[in-house]
Amino acid sequence: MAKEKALLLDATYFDTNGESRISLFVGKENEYQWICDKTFRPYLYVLTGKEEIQKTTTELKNFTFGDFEKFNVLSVTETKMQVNGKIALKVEFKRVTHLVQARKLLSELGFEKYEYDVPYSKRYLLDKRLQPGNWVEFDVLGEEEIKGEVIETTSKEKTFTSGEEEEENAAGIVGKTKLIQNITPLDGEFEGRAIAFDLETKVGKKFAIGAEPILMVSFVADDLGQKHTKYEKVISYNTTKVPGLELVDSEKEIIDEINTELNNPKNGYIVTYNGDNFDFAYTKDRARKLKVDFKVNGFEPKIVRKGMDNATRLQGIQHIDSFQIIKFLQRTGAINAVKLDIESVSEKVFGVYKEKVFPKEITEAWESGDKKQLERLVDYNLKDSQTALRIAKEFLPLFVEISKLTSQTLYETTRNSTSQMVEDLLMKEAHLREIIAPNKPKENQVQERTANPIKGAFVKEPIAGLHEAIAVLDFASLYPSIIISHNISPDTLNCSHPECKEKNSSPDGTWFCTKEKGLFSEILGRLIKQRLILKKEYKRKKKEEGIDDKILFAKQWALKIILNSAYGYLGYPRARWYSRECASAITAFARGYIQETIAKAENSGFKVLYGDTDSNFLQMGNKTKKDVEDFTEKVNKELPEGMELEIDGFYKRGIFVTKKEGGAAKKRYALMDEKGNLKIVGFEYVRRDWCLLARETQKKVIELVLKEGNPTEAAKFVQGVIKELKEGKVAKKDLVIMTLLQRDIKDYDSIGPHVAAAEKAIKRGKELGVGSMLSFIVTKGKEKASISDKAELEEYVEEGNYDAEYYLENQVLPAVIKIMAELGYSREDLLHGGKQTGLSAWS
DNA sequence: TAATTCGCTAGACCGA
DNA sequence: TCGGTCTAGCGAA
Repeated sequence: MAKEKALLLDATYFDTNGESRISLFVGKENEYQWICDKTFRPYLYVLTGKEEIQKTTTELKNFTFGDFEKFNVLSVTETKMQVNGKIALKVEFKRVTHLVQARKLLSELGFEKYEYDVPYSKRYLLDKRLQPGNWVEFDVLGEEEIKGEVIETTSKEKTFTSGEEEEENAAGIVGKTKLIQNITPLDGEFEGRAIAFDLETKVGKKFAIGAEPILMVSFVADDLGQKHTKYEKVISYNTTKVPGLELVDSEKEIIDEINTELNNPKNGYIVTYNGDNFDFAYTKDRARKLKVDFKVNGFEPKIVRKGMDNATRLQGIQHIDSFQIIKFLQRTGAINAVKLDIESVSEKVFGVYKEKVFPKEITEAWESGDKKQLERLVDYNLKDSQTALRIAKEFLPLFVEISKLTSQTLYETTRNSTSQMVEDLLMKEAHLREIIAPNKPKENQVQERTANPIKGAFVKEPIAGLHEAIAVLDFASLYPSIIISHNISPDTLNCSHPECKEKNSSPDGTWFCTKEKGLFSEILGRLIKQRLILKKEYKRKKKEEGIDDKILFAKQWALKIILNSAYGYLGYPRARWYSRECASAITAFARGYIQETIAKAENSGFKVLYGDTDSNFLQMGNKTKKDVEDFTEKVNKELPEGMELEIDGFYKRGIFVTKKEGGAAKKRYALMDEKGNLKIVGFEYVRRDWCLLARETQKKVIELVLKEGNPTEAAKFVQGVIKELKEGKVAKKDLVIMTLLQRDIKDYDSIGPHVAAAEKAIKRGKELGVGSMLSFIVTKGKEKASISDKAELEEYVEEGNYDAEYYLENQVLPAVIKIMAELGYSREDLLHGGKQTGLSAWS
């Protein structure tokens, strides 16, 4: 038996000789192979009473399953695990299809079953704690001939091209595979060749996948490890030869090139930008129409439903869709972009301007063969692939770390939700501790949980007005630290010890064990400690060695994502480990801590201006920074271990405003730090559904007020804006209001301006749907027309056609009036420049 | 198949 | 035409 090491890329299974076998795609130094582990069977758990273990075992063993093909279970084993005092029996099957058929029948027979819906290859990765994207070590037993069909790793997946369902892929790997066993995770360096590709296609009357020919394709390859082996290529046909462009004879040959490039045996990863929905489906469809094969690594790319989206899965080789990466970063707040097209992302993430070439221009350039236009198109096509690859290169280290934590492939982690990541981690840790995972909730349970929301954070109403010298304190990782300090976990909830109830009760009335660590709290405790060490080391390296260690950064970042999602997961109705009591206790503790801190601050002579969830805004008055530090230290001494109040910063000035309905507005304020940097929170300035004119005017006003202390100048500035507005001089781009179409047009009860604009655009033939970002303008329109009547998508509006009255009354004025009001300026003062006061008015 | 709740504001909608 | 209520979107934490 020989030991081998390799980088693990994929886990799937093949049915060979009537049994399902785990197959892993592994490699090193850009050479890959499939290895097969025959020692691991699909399984589920069935519960039985302590007295009936033998009886149930025999019953299960003797039962004949199957509609057509009859089969028995492979084995039934008693485990040490229990659920509600019942014993879990591990039931193994020969094939995945057997498990799928049997689990239906088991329910009908009245058995309680667990972990019956964990996909086989996922199960394998979790149980073995393997880390795709990292290395593995295994024993090689020998080689075996395989004659198998591939079955997807999840049972619900269906293949289709342009919406039509196809037969299940019957392709297989035929040949020899290494048989292995005793696989274990191993630390090693992330490596591998990645190739990005991007298609340019012809536009027809109506867009549909595969409707028109592919016109051009670009490839960019590079090594994700240390080596740099850059390779670039752009190919077209039936057009002019320009620098950087290779010509072939036909579209068919384009597909040949795609086949050749994607099947370079050195490829470990194929990168696209929205290849999940476009490039693969398109190539697949064109290949079918042209009657040529399109396979990657021996298999047709498989388009599967993943949530509300499509995903394109390849066998072995990892398809990394950089668009999915970007969407994940947007969801977790790492980036905040209005549009997620590759041009905006290039600008936002890398600060690199990328020119957009529109579909019509693409077709035109190709058809005309105009050299200038074509060169522009070649450059555009190439940059698409370059940018997609750059995104993958930049962020894959993060997903490799997530893959290590959750034991999922990069294909999965780059597409998973944070709740899925938390759940994968919990499944893995639960298995290690011999804990059976709770079942996924049934739809009625989800409904019930949803209908019963958890009380959240405490927000203190601010004191409106302009304030000087503000100290902002906040709790470090408040929710995770509460989980850890109070040992909050579904398995420590309301334990039987009276002293735990005495010592560790939440303000909510629930209590948590103080004697044994819970699943949640233990894992989170470990993660938070690791993160602290990693952060420290990252900072040290940066400071002492001048090295920006991206791997260290990615490691702590992955932990941060998981830590921050833990509370949300507990309150997520679809979670296996959903716990209303736990989530509720966390927020109850949090409300308690923040309110206590506010009270302590007031007792120490601070005026508390505001507080939200985990933060505290103190007016310093006569107090010094040292006083704030002393106060923080005092609070920390009284906090349980693991919790910490930190000083976020000191601010020279800040403003809170009154609401329209009276009272001070929460979640909106502006601060200026000691260096003069502004922090604008919640105001229109940070909201994309306000036009740029209103937002920029507001920013300028805040600047003049906070920095210069000059409301007179601010008023003058606003008057200038109003003048331009009334004179019709404001550019279209400053008046665009952006809103996301969150549902299908027909599902709206209330037709707001953006929906009305979308409706009109659809009538003109524009394709819009859920997820479309709408940019609209309120045009002059007819008198007495509603705002919706006057709303039109930007692209249909001429420069200068805008409703000045609307933009004055509903955009610019509302954005600044509340701020100016705090300085004693009325609407009239603003419009006509009446008041001439300086700082004296408010100081 | 989607992490949570709190909060603000606009504009449609609807009945008096 | 007015004012209250509801729908919708987005941001803070």
